[in-house]
Amino acid sequence: MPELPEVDVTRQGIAPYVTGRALHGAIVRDRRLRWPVPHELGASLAGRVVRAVRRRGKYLLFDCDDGHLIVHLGMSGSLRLLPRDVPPGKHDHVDLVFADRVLRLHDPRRFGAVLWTQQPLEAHPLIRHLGVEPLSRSFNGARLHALTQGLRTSIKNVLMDARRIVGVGNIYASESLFLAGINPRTPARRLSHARCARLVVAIKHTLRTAIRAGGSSLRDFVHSDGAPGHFQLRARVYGRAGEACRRCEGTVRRIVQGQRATFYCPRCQR
DNA sequence: AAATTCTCCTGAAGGC
DNA sequence: TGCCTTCAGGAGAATT
Repeated sequence: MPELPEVDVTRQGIAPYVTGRALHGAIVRDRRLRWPVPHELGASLAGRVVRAVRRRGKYLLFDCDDGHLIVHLGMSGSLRLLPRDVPPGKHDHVDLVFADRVLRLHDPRRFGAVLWTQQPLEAHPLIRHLGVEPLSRSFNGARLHALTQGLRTSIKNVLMDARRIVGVGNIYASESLFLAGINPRTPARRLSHARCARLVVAIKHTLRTAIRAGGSSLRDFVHSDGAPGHFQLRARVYGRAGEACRRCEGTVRRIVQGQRATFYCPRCQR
């Protein structure tokens, strides 16, 4: 499931090929993604040069001269760069066509999105409300502390709220809270400045480690016909309910917060 | 405003 | 083997 690291590794993988190249169009085999893929996508993209590929939260942004292609991988999406003559398989819904390759979106669950906009991105409804980038300089202890002020909801839910902090998905939220030794149920407003600072360090470390792990498996991205990223990241708590904590004598617990599974060690995380 | 619930979808896993 | 049911999750939309 693509979280920030997977999206960023994808971006790194495709950027060397895509940057500076002209799109020839798009092939849409199934428009039914999270929002319908525009009928005129191919016509909108034809002839446009991709100047840069950026990431904002979990959105991939292809900057063209007078517009932006917005791609989201949803829950199960992946992008692969393939020779143009590779036949599409099941769930290969959209191809972004370049001169000698296609960028192919594979997304079984169809929670992803492919949109074209000529609006300034800072005004776009999907981008406008996004919160702070967790790997940015401005995401520090003071910023997180300010962000949690007055919030009665749990810190786990705050980490998952893209209007406040982007990109930290369910897995990395649990992992980061474990690293920081913070109980995921702690009301956000109860976190001290020191604990916020500790949590910020844990989040950055968790995300950077995952990006590094994914990046190393993607050296061959352009020629790969496998899904991107074999993240070697070994989960400390995620998915380990009932198993032994790796740090103490405790047992990892699973709870549900905001209809999402959370894993933590009650002994290590207070 | 903040918080919670609902919703989209398919594949995997578990039960019988 | 096969047919259920349940669960997983990103995040906008709807509701409380």
